[in-house]
Amino acid sequence: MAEGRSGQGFGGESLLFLTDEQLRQGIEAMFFAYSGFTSDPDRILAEISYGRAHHRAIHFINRAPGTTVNNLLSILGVTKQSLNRVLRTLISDGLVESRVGISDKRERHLFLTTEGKALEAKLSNTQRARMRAAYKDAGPEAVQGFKKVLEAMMDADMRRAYNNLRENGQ
Amino acid sequence: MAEGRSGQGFGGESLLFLTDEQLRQGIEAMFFAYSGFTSDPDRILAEISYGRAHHRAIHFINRAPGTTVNNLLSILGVTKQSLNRVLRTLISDGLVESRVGISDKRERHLFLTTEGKALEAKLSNTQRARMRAAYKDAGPEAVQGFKKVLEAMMDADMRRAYNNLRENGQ
DNA sequence: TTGGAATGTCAACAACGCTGACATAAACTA
DNA sequence: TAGTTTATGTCAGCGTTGTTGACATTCCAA
Repeated sequence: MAEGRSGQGFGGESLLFLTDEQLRQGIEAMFFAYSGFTSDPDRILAEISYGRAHHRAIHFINRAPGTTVNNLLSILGVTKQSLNRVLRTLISDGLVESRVGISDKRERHLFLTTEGKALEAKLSNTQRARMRAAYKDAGPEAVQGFKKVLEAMMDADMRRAYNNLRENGQ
Repeated sequence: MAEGRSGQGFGGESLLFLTDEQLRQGIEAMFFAYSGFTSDPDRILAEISYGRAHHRAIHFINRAPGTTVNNLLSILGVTKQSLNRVLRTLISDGLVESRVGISDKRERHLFLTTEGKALEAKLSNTQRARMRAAYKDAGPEAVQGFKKVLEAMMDADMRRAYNNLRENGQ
């Protein structure tokens, strides 16, 4: 079923000749690459009994210091209960500080402590090293294509979050 | 720490000017894209109380019918206990068939049943549709770069598995 | 002042990683 | 042939991280 070509028609807007086999290669490439992508941080996290959820929280708090819990929820796409459990451990371990909002005291603004920043740096250094090596192997043009396809693969709300971060970053 | 440039030197082998900010964008793109990449299958799987582990097993059994448990283990990179739990449910639900090996009767060779193939098709159709749309949005040159960077991001053993599958697949 | 938004907490559950221990059958080896 | 290793399965237990549901608190806003 659904063998062979399954891309756009000939007279159409695309020059791509997309067989199911080619698409499947892309799917498998995503799977294997994501394994590699997370393996270095995973090793570090396992040593201190943390998981990927801790890494993600630390990453985005570092990315946007003072972000609210609700904002973080929409970026991570998990439930508040799930995030709350992770934040509680990070706060009690002294890696994250939670400050009550000034204009709206219901909100909690999140910051990394010095210790939190140290872990963030340790984690992102390994991940950047892998990304840098991959970029170098693949070359500059490949990197453009890489980002283009990834952005097109995101859900609409995730793409919005991604682009917000890109604008606010740097 | 580690601010600004952190790429290759000037006189070096690379023309890439890689700031930490650019690398972080790539990292975040991977995270958001992988969310989208898994979201369609996740919805289908949730309806039948399955998870990603079931999907992965089904995918690779379909990819290489008759594969052994050990071979599947090395592809998936999990423990036999973890895979065994998933396989047991798939077998008892009638989606996977396990046949004792002929030359080596210790081995179990895995196959999808008709029902298993139906679920595989349902899952991969949604994922291929997203991949096809992303490829179309990004364009043909982008797809080459996408695959090139992903391959460079894999661990060595995963890259070997990936290329084995590429060779054996059509 | 009442309703709703933001947050936190408690409880329970499921998926899916992990380790350790043990059983079995087949295959290799000395 | 006897002993070891390999491949697989099973059971038990644990930890992370996702989920829902229920409920309390605080505070803004109509």
